[in-house]
Amino acid sequence: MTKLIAERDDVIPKLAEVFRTHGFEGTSLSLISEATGLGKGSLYNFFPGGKEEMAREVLAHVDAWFTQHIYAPLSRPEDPDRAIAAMFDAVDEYFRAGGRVCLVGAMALDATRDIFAEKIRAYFTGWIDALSTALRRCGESRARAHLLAEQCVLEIQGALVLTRALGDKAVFARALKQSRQRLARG
Amino acid sequence: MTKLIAERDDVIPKLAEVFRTHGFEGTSLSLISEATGLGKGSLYNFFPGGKEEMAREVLAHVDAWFTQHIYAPLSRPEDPDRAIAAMFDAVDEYFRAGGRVCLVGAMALDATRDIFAEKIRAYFTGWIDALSTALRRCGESRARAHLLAEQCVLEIQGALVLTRALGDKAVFARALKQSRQRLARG
DNA sequence: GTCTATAGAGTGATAGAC
DNA sequence: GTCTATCACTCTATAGAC
Repeated sequence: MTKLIAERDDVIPKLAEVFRTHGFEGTSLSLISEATGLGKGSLYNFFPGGKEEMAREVLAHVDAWFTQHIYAPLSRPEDPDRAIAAMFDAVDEYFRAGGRVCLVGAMALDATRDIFAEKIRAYFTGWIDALSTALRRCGESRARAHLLAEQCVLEIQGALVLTRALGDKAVFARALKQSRQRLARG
Repeated sequence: MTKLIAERDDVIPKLAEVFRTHGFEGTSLSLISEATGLGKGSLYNFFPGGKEEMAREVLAHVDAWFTQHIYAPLSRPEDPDRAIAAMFDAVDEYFRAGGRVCLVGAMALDATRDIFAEKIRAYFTGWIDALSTALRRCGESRARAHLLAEQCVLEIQGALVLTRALGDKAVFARALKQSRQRLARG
């Protein structure tokens, strides 16, 4: 029983990479089967809801990762400056310096959004709210903290799009550096 | 003959809307058939290369639109300030104040990018180069003009992602306004 | 024997090509 | 409209734990 849960959890990161690379529509069960090394029987055992449940679990996994590594540190009252700096490090690592795409952002752009709208919204509001909280602790007004946080998340998403479109990771590096400096200056 | 060419061209904006809404992978021939009112036979008559050729024509059409309405005015030597202001107006109109997504940006995010990499790259370099040219005419250095242009295009893409993810067009309006002001200030 | 997890052949529907 | 390939998904036969 515990073995089953453990194995199911092991599959999710592999699922995430397939969805990230091909998008929800572009991901077929044969791609998933190939990437995970699991037959359809096992996949439907783990995820009775099929492809949609797999994607939902991936989104939950992404959300858990961001909550733990980004939102939670930002929301802690001590040393908000440090938490913001740590956020940029985590983002750079998570997106592999621009070599990886944001699955949630990609899902927001096509008709997939309608299926997962709530999770997608929650991902971005969670991020903006957490960053905004930290900025207020740095002395920003409520309104300005929210605008700065929104702008920062927006820039990260734009940087991921442009980096991949141009095939040039320097774009991501520049954008992250600039965003970081703007928030550090206060 | 001219009728055939005219009809083919009439179809492309409809194709563009389908691809924009569902992405390349998510767009099926039946969706296209429904949206255009054309049978599969007619579609293959117009586009012997099938779905890929349809998407390629759509990208060419988008590129032509941006060249005419955005890149060309930006590249003209007279009144660069006015051209930049006009660019923001055109962008706001084209993306329906954030209600529409950037097809090229969306294509950059999934495996579709590999098929259309060259066209996607050209779209963004064209935009950045044209804006950069106008900024240099406003007195910016070559290096700074390029960075500002890159940042502006990046913000527009990020704004489209975040606007759609949050379902809030105010995000797009704010981002566009801020980007506009930054470039106007010089 | 009983049970659960599995692989993969088989299902109808639908894809894109022609 | 017709084709074949492939889609998401179901189901059956079996392998191994007890």
